[in-house]
Amino acid sequence: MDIFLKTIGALNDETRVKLLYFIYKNDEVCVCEIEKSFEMIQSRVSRHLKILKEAGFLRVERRGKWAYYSIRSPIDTFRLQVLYEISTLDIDLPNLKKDCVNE
Amino acid sequence: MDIFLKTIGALNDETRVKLLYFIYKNDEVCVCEIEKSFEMIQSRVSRHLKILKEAGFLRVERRGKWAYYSIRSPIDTFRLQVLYEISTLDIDLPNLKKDCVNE
DNA sequence: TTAATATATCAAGATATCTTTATATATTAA
DNA sequence: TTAATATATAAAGATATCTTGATATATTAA
Repeated sequence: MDIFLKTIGALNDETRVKLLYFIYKNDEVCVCEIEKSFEMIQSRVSRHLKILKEAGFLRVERRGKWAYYSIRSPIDTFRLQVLYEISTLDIDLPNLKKDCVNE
Repeated sequence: MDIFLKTIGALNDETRVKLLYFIYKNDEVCVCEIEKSFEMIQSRVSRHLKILKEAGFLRVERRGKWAYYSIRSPIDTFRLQVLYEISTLDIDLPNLKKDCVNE
């Protein structure tokens, strides 16, 4: 029950549903790309990503200064069904802005 | 998105998940049966049932003084998947107490 | 009609969640 | 080592949700 509620709780926020779908569509993005793409402040992005990660939707890989988030793999059937449901919602996402990776 | 969030929001509460599963297992129950079975006050039961109903999980049929709640039929695929997921959670439910229907 | 019962709704306090701001940590560049 | 950059975390106010108690509505019985 606790895991289920954590999963559901992570989905119970429009911002997070959008972030999740954005990552799903863009495969792998770093925090600053999300910041720029969504025009959201960094701490807010970071917090939401953490919640999605702890709910089993995302994984994170650190490479250098950057933290790259992507859909967790393997992912269980229910979370996959949720992702499919989200993909039917006609959400319009911002374009991915990659400008922050320019070293 | 709004409907999705309403659906998710309805699930984002342990009490409601239990009530939903209880109704799923018992087919059709009235408010007072839930009250007695869960030892919850009436206004609380009524509120949660309303939220589950408005989220598309339940239907209600009034017969005399009583309001009988059951799983909405037809139900869409996603909500059915949710019900299946809940059924895997090893929730222990109280027994159905039918004492209130004794006219 | 009046009383009793079942259910729904509202108001108010308690609790949880979200946003922002400030700060901490970690990595890389100089 | 110091500065700059990317990310994470913590604190505090704002907002939303939950619970309870009180009240409203609807149906049936007397």
